[in-house]
Amino acid sequence: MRTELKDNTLYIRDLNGFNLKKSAECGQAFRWKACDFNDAAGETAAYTCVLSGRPIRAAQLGDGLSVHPCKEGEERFFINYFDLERDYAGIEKLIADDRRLSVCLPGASGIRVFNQDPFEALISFIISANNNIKRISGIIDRLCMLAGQEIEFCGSRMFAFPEPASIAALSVKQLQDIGAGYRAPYIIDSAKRIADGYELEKLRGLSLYEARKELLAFKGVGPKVCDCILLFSLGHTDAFPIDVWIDRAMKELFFDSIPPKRSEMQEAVLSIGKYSGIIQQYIFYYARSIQLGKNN
DNA sequence: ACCCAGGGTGACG
DNA sequence: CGTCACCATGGG
Repeated sequence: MRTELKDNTLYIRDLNGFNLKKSAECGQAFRWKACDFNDAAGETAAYTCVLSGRPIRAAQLGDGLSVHPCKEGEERFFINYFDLERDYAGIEKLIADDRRLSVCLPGASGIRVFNQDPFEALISFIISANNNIKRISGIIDRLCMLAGQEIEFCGSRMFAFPEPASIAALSVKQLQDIGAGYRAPYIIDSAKRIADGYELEKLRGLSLYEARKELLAFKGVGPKVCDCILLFSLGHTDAFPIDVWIDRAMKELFFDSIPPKRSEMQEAVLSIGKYSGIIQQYIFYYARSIQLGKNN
């Protein structure tokens, strides 16, 4: 990895096949929007987002990345967000060398698991329950317009993800009006707990077991949503969210399409190792890319 | 009309 | 401990 800061733009090169499009659209984060890219400048894709209140534009440059704007001292934030210091070549070798998982690699290679803001992840994945990615994105966009701070960026208006107190102050009806449905009370209740001072960050240092126990006490957070939050925002690389896609994929890849017992599934996940959560994202991408279960 | 989507809750055995 | 009806919403 080589980094260079020039004209308020951060260039990060030599990223072992990093793929921005796959990472931004794979369903781990819901706020990245594709935008125009400059192919004359070598860009092959570009997206905008607001990260912890900062509006940014990221573009794919070869197997590298540009991020704008980035001021001096902010490099670490972005390197951490995109998880660029992790050995993904090593993780992809683990997948390639595993008979059960290697089928996932050709399509999913290049995915990175982003390190998102924990509160945004908490609310976003409460919304994700029994929902689809397109609609989840829409609800979150409307939530940001409703309660987030407006930010001017390159001539378009963007919105920060709302502060905990701002969501806590919303009414159930306001959330239902943006499409949150029956999850509205859960969203408000969880936002209130954070606004009242609960520190999600402390879960970063706990064991997976203890961190799960804490998060499961939030209304609207069950086993799957819990593991999404821990994996996507709190550094628990072995948190392994099992949704309908992963359930079908694991059944096919590990159990020859014979439904396993819960304990057998648990054992299979453990066998993947300490990066099982990151590898889960490759499995998820595979399952969705072939629409596993839809036509067989 | 029915089924599905990055499921969770609460009730009941 | 496990199962299961129910929960809003929009798209296929």
